[in-house]
Amino acid sequence: MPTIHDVARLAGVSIKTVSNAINDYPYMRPATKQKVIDAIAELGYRPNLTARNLRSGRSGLLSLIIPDLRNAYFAELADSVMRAADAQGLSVIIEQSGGEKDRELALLHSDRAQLADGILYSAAGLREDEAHLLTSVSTPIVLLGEHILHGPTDHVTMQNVEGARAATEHLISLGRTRILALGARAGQTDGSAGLRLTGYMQALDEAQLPFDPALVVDIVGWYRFTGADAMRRILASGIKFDAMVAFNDAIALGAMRVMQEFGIRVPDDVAVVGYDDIDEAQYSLPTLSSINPGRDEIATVAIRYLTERIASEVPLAPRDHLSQFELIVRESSR
Amino acid sequence: MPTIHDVARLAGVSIKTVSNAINDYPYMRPATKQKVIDAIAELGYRPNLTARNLRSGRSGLLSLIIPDLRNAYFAELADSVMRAADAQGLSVIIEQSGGEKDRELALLHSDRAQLADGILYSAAGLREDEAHLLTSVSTPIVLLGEHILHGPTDHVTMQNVEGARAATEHLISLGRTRILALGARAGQTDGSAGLRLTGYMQALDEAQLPFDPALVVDIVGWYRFTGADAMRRILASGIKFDAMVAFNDAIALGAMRVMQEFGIRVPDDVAVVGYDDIDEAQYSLPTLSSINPGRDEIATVAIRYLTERIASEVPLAPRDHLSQFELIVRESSR
DNA sequence: GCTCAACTCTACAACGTGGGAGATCCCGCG
DNA sequence: CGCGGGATCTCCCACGTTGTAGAGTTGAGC
Repeated sequence: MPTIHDVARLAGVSIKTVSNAINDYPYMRPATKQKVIDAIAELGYRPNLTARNLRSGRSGLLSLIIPDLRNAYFAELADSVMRAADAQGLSVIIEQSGGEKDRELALLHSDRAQLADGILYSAAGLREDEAHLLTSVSTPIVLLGEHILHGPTDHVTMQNVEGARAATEHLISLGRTRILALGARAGQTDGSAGLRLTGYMQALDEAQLPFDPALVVDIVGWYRFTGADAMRRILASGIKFDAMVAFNDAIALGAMRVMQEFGIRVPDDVAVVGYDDIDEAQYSLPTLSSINPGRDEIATVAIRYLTERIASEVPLAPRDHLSQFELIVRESSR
Repeated sequence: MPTIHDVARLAGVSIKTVSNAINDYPYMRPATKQKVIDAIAELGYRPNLTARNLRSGRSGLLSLIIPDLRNAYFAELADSVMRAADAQGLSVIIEQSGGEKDRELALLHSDRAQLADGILYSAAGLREDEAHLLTSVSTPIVLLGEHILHGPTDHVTMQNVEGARAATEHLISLGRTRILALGARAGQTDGSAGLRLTGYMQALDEAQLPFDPALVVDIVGWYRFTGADAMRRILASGIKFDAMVAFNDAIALGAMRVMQEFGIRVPDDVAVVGYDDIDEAQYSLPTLSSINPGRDEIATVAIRYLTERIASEVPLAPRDHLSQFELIVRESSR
């Protein structure tokens, strides 16, 4: 690997002149610059980023901490984040926490995380009341998702209450009255589950529909199989319902599958709306109505907040951003 | 951020002694080491990885170049790779190429890629006859997937021919005789499509079943919607078939969805086997039989090859590794 | 022809760490 | 008591880059 010294020697100039040429320093004779350029080409020289990073104190790397890439929502979020980062010339190191608090904290404090200029942190294990643990991290952080709403730093997320309300209103507008809320979490009022439940209840209230606690189904872990399991329990219990708001697409798909096993028709017998609008919602049978939470907007704003934090000399006050959502109506609720 | 100098000053020793303490240099008095440890704790010192990287010439970063994270196969591959890397204390920078040749090459030669100690390269755009372009990259590379089989470096992949043959044999064993091969690519004999087609044909041969070219369906781009589109064309054409080997799970799921729209029962009318065994195969309706290609093994071996290449003083001869596959029989072919 | 500012380039230092070589100390042994 | 050798620690420097300061050059204006 040739270094800047080799280029300087070949071009017959000082290393600083080579550096100047690379960095478009204005006060250079064109002839000198050309000599440097030629030497760079001849040697195939490329600047050593590590050295540059050491000098500048920046690495151009962001760390994205998410629970699990196999979860389609996070894979698509990662995709959005990487595209937004790429547009800024930044690279992304993805770290999987498995949603475990200990591992999340370990990742935040790991030597590896410290290599990144900033951290996009989609907390799953850490709770609101543990948010103060974040202040001990000197690397700028932007929070994604719901688990920490009022942390010591910026927070970018989706309109959970409004999205769930829109989904529920949509089902009500179809004339449905007994609407399952699939994916609640006992006692949780913040977090995605709690917020979406709030939206669900707001919609019922508005429409003056009675709230039946039996229609609210707790699920720990939003995966296809937990959705399927929950639906089996519901059907076994004999509860009647004519619609379902699922708090993410995975459990909606799992539950739909079980309903179909039991001969329940979607949307005729039960209309279904999911949440997240993952790619698969377009290809399930029937295609799944869903709330598109505005992932690209979340990613873009999060990266902007984070780069601003990185660049800022002074501590910034925490900011909040809620992305635009959109109800996508497909076959499952038509 | 305290540096090693601050620690040295506080502990009353030289910076090298601090360095020695951190790196478990054996010849130290326990008392000295303790002083250093105390000082580190008091200051909250953490070694600067960038400086360490510059000094050592290693970054502990690997670059994983894949077409698209939104594709479940690659998301799950990335997951496996990150776990395998994590076990070695390495971080992974994921770069999405979109499957475009120009972007793939740009990524290989980008300054950012140069930050990584090694590259895991899942080529999609680059062809076999362009493999020589890889030799101009000085960073160690390990190839994943089929697009370049005999490149200038290690290659880790799955047993495509054998897997597709096993899938086809399984369908034949169910008494099926007119088996669609969904996902071929005209004229391609290498690449996943070509290899899997070869396995399909071998199984037919062995069973002395006739080969009907009409049953081989080309698909460009293996997504749910291309699988769905292809199936619509097939049904429109009136070709008769009683089974289907799809060359990945996404097109299998897309095609199944269309079959069900048309009232074709899976597996009664048409038995289906996919390829890749993505998570979703366990949750579709019906659940999808598939070939588990051994992703974890691919990831582990690829990381091992790559770290060996990185550590090696001398150029290594290209190696090949084929992972173990497994036929997973589920409802779609039972 | 002189002055001054702008232009062009260079030497040096510094970012934070770890390798190498050497200085000092201590202990056992003859 | 002197010596050899291991134990322990320090000094110096290099990794490759860029910021700072300044030296030397050029040219416009008078």
